[in-house]
Amino acid sequence: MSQSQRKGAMAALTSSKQHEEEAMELRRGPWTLEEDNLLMNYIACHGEGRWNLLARCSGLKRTGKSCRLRWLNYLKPDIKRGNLTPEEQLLILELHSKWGNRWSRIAQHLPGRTDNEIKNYWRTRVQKQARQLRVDANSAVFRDAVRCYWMPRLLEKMAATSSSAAHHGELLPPPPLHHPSSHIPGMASSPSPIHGSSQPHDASTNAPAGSGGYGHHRNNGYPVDPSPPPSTSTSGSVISTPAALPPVPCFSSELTWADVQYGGPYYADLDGAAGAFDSVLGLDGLDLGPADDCDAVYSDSTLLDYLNSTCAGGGTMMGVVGGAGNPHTTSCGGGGAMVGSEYGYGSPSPSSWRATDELYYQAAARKLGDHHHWGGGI
DNA sequence: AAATCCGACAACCGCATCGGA
DNA sequence: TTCCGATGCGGTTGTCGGATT
Repeated sequence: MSQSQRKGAMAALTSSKQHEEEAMELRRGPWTLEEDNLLMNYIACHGEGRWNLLARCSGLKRTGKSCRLRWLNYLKPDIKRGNLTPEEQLLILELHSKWGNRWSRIAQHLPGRTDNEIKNYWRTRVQKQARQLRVDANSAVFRDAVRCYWMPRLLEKMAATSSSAAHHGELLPPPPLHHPSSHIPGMASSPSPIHGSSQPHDASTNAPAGSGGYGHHRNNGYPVDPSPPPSTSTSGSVISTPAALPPVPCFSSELTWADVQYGGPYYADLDGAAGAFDSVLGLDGLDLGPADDCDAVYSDSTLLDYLNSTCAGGGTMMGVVGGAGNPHTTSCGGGGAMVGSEYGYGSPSPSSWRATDELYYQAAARKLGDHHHWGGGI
């Protein structure tokens, strides 16, 4: 081995040792306030990009990747925090049905939301529904279930939200209890952060208010919307056996409590609701391809066929169930399914919200099971 | 009151793609 | 054309706090 070769070998050894040491020093896990400040200050001075350079020059003992992720998913000023609004949830469902797991692409249509957030939402909430229905989350059957059960409920929520803002009649139920923070001054991120709110920023720390990380990243200090998406798993004490289920409510075509509340026939049928998707979402100008035509999708929905066949009114009705009474007691006689909110004058508690959601999806699961014979338990 | 379970989400990892040398 | 570093993307994991037992 020549001297130069030896030198080279030594250099390589030293270099690898240095790399090892660097690797040893690299921090992982939750970010500290100091790290966040370092990152933000560096980006304020030098701008985004060049993440590896940033990692080397900023004094952060993090990889460039880690810095980028922290910035894009948490520190960037226009990141929107808080729970996804029904509008956003609906949009996610719609876009996912078209694009699949293209999270970044979907995120582009939800300003302020990150792909990571959307992905987590899908995995923790949407996929759970699929599990409860015992179908694959990417299956057509599940998409139908989403369209027939979940989307209309989100639409109803959206309508209820806007309606409660416009109506203050004494017949109206109190605001949904799943938006407790809506009454807290300063909680701009809920219930409708989609309308322009951005990450609140704590000037004293130069860190996002309710800062995530620092050992307490849970919820980032932001208000939690206890409203589960349809059928959040609960203790299981609500639903014991199918035999114990009260009739799953269904609307007739008579005047409903929703009509009284909202001043007219309320989502007369699924086709009507489906037709409203695009305009509600502002998707009129967005090319969603074949899936854009919700009516067409609904028209050949197996689940819809089944629902239509089992509802006494001959159609799958949506709306607010119950009215001034027990929301669970309204039935369509045939035990058919219903899509809509259980909000009524009975002012359901959050637990009843959960219970009713459970009912919807238990019913959906049963129907899917009847039709498709999904085997196996969870 | 303690133990356990579970949902939520930040963060990490591996792979793919892009762009410049 | 090839190589290589930077960046982006999607899947997965780790950890926390709240709920339940």
